Amino acid sequence: MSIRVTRKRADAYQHGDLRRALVQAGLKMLEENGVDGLSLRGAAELAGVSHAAPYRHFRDKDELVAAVAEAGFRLLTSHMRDEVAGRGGDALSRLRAAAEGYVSFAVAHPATFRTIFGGAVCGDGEQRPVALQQAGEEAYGVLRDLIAEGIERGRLRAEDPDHLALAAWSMVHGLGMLMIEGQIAGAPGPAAARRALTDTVVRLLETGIRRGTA
Amino acid sequence: MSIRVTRKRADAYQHGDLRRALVQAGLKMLEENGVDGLSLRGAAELAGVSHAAPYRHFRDKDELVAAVAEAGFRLLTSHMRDEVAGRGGDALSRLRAAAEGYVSFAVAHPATFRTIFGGAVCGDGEQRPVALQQAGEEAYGVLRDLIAEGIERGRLRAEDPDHLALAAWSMVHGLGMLMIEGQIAGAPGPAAARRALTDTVVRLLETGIRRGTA
DNA sequence: TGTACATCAGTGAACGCGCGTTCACTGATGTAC
DNA sequence: TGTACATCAGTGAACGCGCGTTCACTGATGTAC
Repeated sequence: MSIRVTRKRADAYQHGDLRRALVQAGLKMLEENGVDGLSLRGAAELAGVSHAAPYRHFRDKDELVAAVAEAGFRLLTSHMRDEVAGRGGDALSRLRAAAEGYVSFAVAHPATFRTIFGGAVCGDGEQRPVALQQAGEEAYGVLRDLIAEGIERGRLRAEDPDHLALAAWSMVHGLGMLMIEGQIAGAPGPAAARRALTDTVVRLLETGIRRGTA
Repeated sequence: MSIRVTRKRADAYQHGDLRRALVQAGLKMLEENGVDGLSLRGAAELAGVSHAAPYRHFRDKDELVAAVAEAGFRLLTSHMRDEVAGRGGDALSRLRAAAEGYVSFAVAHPATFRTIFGGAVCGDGEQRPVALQQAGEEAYGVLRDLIAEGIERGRLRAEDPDHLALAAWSMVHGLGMLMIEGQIAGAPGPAAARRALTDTVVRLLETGIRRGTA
C-alpha cells in the first residue's frame, strides 16, 4: 500500500483525476445532447462533483470545451490510425483506409466531429489554444504522411504533398459533414449505403491525385 | 393611392411584412454574432417590434431558424448562379466557377454557411422542413446540372452524375468548412491565398472527374 | 355613406429555466519541525 | 513517531443573465349590414 495507491483510493475529496473525468464527461454529453448540451454544470454532475469544482481545473467554460475538442481530435486520429493499421497493403490502399476512417468517425460521432472543427471552441476572433491546434494537425498528419509516402513511391502525382493532402482532406471532411447533416439522399440509411457512397467519392479523389499513368 | 399602397404605408401596426423582416434580421444576427447570437428576441428587436410579435408568424424559435436557413440557402444558390453567369465559357469552366462560388460564399458568410447545413436547425431526430430541404436541393442542383451538362458534352466521365456531383460537393463543402474554421494554414490570410488554394483543389477535383483523355 | 362588429397583428408584463461565474467555507492532504 | 501548519480541491448558496414562451390586452383593419 504505497502512497500512490492511497492517493488513488481517495474517493470523495481529491477526485484523483477530475480534469480527465470532466473531459470524458464532456465527450459523453456531446455524444448524447450535441454541442448545446455540453455545459460546465452538466460535466460536473456527470463526474459526480459540485458544479463549482471544475473551476479548480479550468479557468472557464471555453477552456473545458477546448480540452474536450482536443480529446475529440485524438479520438479521430487514433481511429484513422487503427483503420490504416488494420488494412495494410500499399500506400494507396492505406490512404483509402484513412479516408474511410475519417468519414466513418464523423458518422459514428457526429457531435464530436462537429465540435472539434466548430467555431464553438473559441470566439471567432480568438486564436485556438496551441494544444488543440496541434491535436488537429496530428489528425491531418495521418493523411498527409500517407500521401507523402504515396508520392515518394511514385503512386501519386509528384506535387506538393500539402496540395494533394488538402484536396483529400477537403473531400473526406465535406463528405463526412454532409452525411451527418442529413444532406445526402442515400446517407441516412443502412451503413452499406454510406460505405458505397464513400467508396465512390474516394475513388474519384484517387483518380484526381493518382499519378497519371492510367 | 390604391388600397395596396395604403396597406404598405401602415407603419407601427401591421408591419407590412414582419415575417420577411424577421428572417432578414435573423440573417443579420447570424453574420454578426454567429449561430448562438440568433435569438427570437433579438430578431424582434432588430425588426423594431416587441419580442412576442414573432409568435404571430412563427410557431416557435425552430420555425424561425428554419426560415432563416432557407433564406441562407437561397443566398448561396444565387451567389453560385451569379458566379456561373459571370464566367460563361464551356461546361468545365462554368463548373469551376460554381465551385469557386461555393467556397467564396462560405468564406464571406461563415455563420450563415454553418447554419444552413448545421444541425441547429432542428433536433437531431426530426425531419428538416420540406421548404428548407428543397432550398438545399436547389443549391446542390447548380453543381449537379453543370455536371450533367459536362457529361452530356463528353467533358466529364460518363458516370452517374450524382456520383460526380457528390464528389464535387464534398470537395467544395469540405474546403469551405475547413477554411472558415481556421483549419487551413494559408487560409486566414489575403484573399489571393485562399483563391490559390481553391484553384489547386478544384483542379485536382477536375482531374478526378474529367473524362480520361489526358 | 355610416355604423357595428369580428379579426388578428402587435404589446408589455410576467413566468420559469439552465446557465456561467463568484465567494466564503471546509476539510483532507503532505510537509516542516 | 507526534504535532502545527500551509495548501488547495471540492462544497453549496447565491448572483445576474438572456432566453423562449405564455397571456390578457389593445387598437387598427376590412367587412357585413
